[in-house]
Amino acid sequence: MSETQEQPSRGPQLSEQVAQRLSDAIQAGEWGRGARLPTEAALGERYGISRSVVREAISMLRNGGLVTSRRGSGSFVAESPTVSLRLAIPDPDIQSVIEVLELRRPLEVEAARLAAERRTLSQLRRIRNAMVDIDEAVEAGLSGVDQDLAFHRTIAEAANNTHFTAVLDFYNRFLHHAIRVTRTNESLRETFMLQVVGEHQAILDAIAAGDAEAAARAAAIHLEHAETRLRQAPTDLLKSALERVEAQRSSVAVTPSESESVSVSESTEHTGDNPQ
Amino acid sequence: MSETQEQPSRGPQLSEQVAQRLSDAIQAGEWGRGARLPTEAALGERYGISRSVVREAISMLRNGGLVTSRRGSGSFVAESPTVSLRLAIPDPDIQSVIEVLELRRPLEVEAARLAAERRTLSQLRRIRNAMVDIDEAVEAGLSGVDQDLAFHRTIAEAANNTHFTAVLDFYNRFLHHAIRVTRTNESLRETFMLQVVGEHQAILDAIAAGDAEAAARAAAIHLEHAETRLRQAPTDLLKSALERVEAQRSSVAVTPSESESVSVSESTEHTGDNPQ
DNA sequence: TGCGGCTAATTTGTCAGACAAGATGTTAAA
DNA sequence: TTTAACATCTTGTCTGACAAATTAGCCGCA
Repeated sequence: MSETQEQPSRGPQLSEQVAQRLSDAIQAGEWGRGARLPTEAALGERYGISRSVVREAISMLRNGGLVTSRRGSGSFVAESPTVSLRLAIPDPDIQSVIEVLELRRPLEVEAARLAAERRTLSQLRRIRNAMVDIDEAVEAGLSGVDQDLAFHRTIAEAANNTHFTAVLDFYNRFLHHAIRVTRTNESLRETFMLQVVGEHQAILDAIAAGDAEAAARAAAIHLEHAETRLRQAPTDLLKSALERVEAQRSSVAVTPSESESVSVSESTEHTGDNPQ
Repeated sequence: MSETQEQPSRGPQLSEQVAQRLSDAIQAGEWGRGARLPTEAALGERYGISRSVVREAISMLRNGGLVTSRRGSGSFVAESPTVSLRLAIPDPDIQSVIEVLELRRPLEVEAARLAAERRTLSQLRRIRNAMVDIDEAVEAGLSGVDQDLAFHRTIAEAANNTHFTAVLDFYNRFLHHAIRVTRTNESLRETFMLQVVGEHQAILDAIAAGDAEAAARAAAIHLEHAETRLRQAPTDLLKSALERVEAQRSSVAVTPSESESVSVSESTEHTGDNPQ
């Protein structure tokens, strides 16, 4: 029959075009939330493509959270829309870290302010515990980076607004990679931690007292200092870290496997998993 | 040959298992950043599956930003791993909008501050144009929501820190859905816009003058007022809007034209559905 | 009529083989 | 040495088939 069979324009990535079209169609309301969309065969005929391409396109939408598929039943438009934000983790350079900290600062400051107003007693307790954890980790010879981030996270939690924890967690995953680079120097760590402990204490005290403005000020000071410390990080240290990463990139790229003795093994950690 | 051909355990979604395995292998450093991973045929043999499944698995990783594929060349581990943040868009309720605005406020304030310090002349010009666009849209009888968001986006751009635009774009997607609900009342719009125009002008003036603190103050005032206006939105209006949305759930009507932005992508996802 | 269970049709998931479209490396020619 | 043609490899797409799971219909029965 003279079915409409829209002809896909010859371009790059046929399946991508189809995914885009399907996405548009869904967002245009052609099939409502939870509705079952046509079978793969039908879609293939409609767009004039094979089932393989339809499957790849649907696979993309599924990964994007737009569609869910049930074997034997069909593919369905997802019930609740989502937006997703993606951040690439480049080779650690100080500039990108600073950019992230610029964003973090106002968020942390506001989180501290809200935490002072809203924190429950149990949340206050957890903030205290997190501070203790940092000390213990440092005394145990660890970098304390994770504990440091965890401390800030408890504050964000105490703000009782899920978006703060979501965004800060998001960027913490980035910083987790990057900060490690700047804190490997032993001599630095000591003076560093002395300063940090005091600043953390000030934030905690203000939150405990319920003084929103003081908490905000303390957090602002802490984060400004953090950025200053980062800018003052010895460039040779950063450079050597970068070289190490570079060296790993080429060596691993050549050898197939078998090398368990990777020097900086954690640099390829990522995560873009699908938290479904 | 005594190839190791690991046998996949019979479970849900074979391709998913393979994707997980590949993801684990990559994170374990089996193939470094930018390295080419085995051909689809080789992977199929290795895991004892067909090429289709390998392709689906790789498709997932590709969508997750973990690998990139080039036709004729191969599939490669992505140069920069990525982290992703996902936000479900619930049925619009005023509480969730307020939570988002709480997060937005400090970001917008900081963006305005940075914009006052860093904006180029062309960026300043674009902010001005965006403000004019709002007026024109309102005079044309439109809601002006899109133009309003665009205005704020030009300010975020002028901060010259990509993360501000990324995060604000991210939440704008959410607000785009939600705000529409609160601004459909005609009588509200007029007084609303009168107020808003003045506040916008104050921000623009401060940015034009390069006065960071004034820009921050103006932005803070604007966003506090925005939240106040939202809280004062007549509940019956909101309720009717919610009902409308309920009725709309069977046919989602979203803005059709949304060209892809770099790091923010919209989808419509859900969480847990219980069909029958 | 109402209901339970069996069967058949439908639909996605997986398999297998083939060709098309690019990319890469090698060789031959200028 | 540089350039152009070629052979080979790899992903992208097509086609057809079967397996697995769900859904709908049908039949028998109380």
